[in-house]
Amino acid sequence: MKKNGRPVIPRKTVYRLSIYLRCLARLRENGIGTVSSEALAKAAGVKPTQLRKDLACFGTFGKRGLGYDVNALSVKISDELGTTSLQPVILVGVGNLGLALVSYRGFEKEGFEILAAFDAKPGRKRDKKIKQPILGMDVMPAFIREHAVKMAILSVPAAAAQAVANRLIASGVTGILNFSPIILAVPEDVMVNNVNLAIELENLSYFIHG
Amino acid sequence: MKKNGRPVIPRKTVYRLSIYLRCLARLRENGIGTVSSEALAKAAGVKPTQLRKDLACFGTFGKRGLGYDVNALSVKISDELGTTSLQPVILVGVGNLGLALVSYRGFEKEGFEILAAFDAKPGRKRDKKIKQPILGMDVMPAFIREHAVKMAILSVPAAAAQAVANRLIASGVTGILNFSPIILAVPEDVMVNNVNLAIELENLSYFIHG
DNA sequence: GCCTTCATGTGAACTTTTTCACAAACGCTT
DNA sequence: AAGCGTTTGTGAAAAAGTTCACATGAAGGC
Repeated sequence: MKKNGRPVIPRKTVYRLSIYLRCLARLRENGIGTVSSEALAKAAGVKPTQLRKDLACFGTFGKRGLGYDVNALSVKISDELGTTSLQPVILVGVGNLGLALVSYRGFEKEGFEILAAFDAKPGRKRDKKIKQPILGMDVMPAFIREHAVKMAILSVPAAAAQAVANRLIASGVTGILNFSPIILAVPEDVMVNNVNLAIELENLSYFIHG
Repeated sequence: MKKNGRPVIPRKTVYRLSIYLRCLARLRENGIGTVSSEALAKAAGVKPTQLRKDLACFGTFGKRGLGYDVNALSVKISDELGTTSLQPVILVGVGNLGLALVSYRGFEKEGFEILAAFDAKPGRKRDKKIKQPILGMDVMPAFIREHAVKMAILSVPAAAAQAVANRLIASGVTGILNFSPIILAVPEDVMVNNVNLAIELENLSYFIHG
């Protein structure tokens, strides 16, 4: 379970850790100081044993017969996920969806800051509504290097996605949150998370109609 | 692999079928009539054997030594997923994100039509920009029943999410695409797909730094 | 008509992920 | 300080998902 000193945490577990973190935050807001694996698991939509297994990947924090300290566990998970510091992110492709994402307050609350947005046609009227600058694609590589940006949100049309991804990667980006409806071909040291809303709906549709 | 006549397709496979469908559509646009599992798998970002296993869930369509007919396979997958007819959907919660989703052209291209949007405070200025009506929450149950809506996109603030979900379910909705950052408690005949953008970013962040 | 080449379909092996079952530990009460 | 109820941590079992290996079928050349 370990590799050169650091524990190896499975991808799915990392995903769930993020969920636990949000549940813990809500518990804390409600002034709850201690929580059992059963209660937390229920809030996160998983089974208690799974929650415990997930936590076991990187330590033991609970008190038997009592449960987990909400604050301590939050800190430990945050620490493990590396969400303690604000992460710089850029967004490429300011269409309908891109504009919404830039405006979305959800990111900054969770430790991410969209520094700037880039578009093939910057300087349209919609630019005024948001606090971030909307810049042209030509200055993107320099910006990425200057601000040491490692992550990008990609919301350009399908036809442009691969080319833009290539430029991002060449400039030093190693993580892409991809909203365009194609699978990007990338080197293996680059990670892509795909979000495709139409597919999510299609998925729902299949299982509810059976 | 079968259950009362219909084949049982694993959740992950259904997800990938949606991806294959989009890859096939692109091949067709490029005038390609036949494709091998190797080529299609590469476009979809999976291994050829997995593609073949996925297809094997509901039939055999390929010609050995040749590959798959792009059109025929598209039709078969569409058929299986039930994406041949336009599906009515509603959206609840017209904030930043909700507004963008309503405007998003991606859905209608893929077989979904957002009939209407609902918000606790309808009739604000932004309403004019979109073609769908933005209605009050009070008329939502009647609308759902009248149009036989089975799916809803939920983009309300966290604090309201569970209550709104309950109302949706009570009115007949059985599939929810949930953008709010909490796990909904629902009856087991209701399906929820969660999309949490902050978690996706956090996930990326872990793997590119860790 | 036969042989070669290619690519599918699939049972078996393997890997990953989830769930189970239960011992060990903690706090509280008596 | 000993017993009791509770809840964690974890090895083992089960389930789910992926990959392998190869037999089988199809098309085209000789």
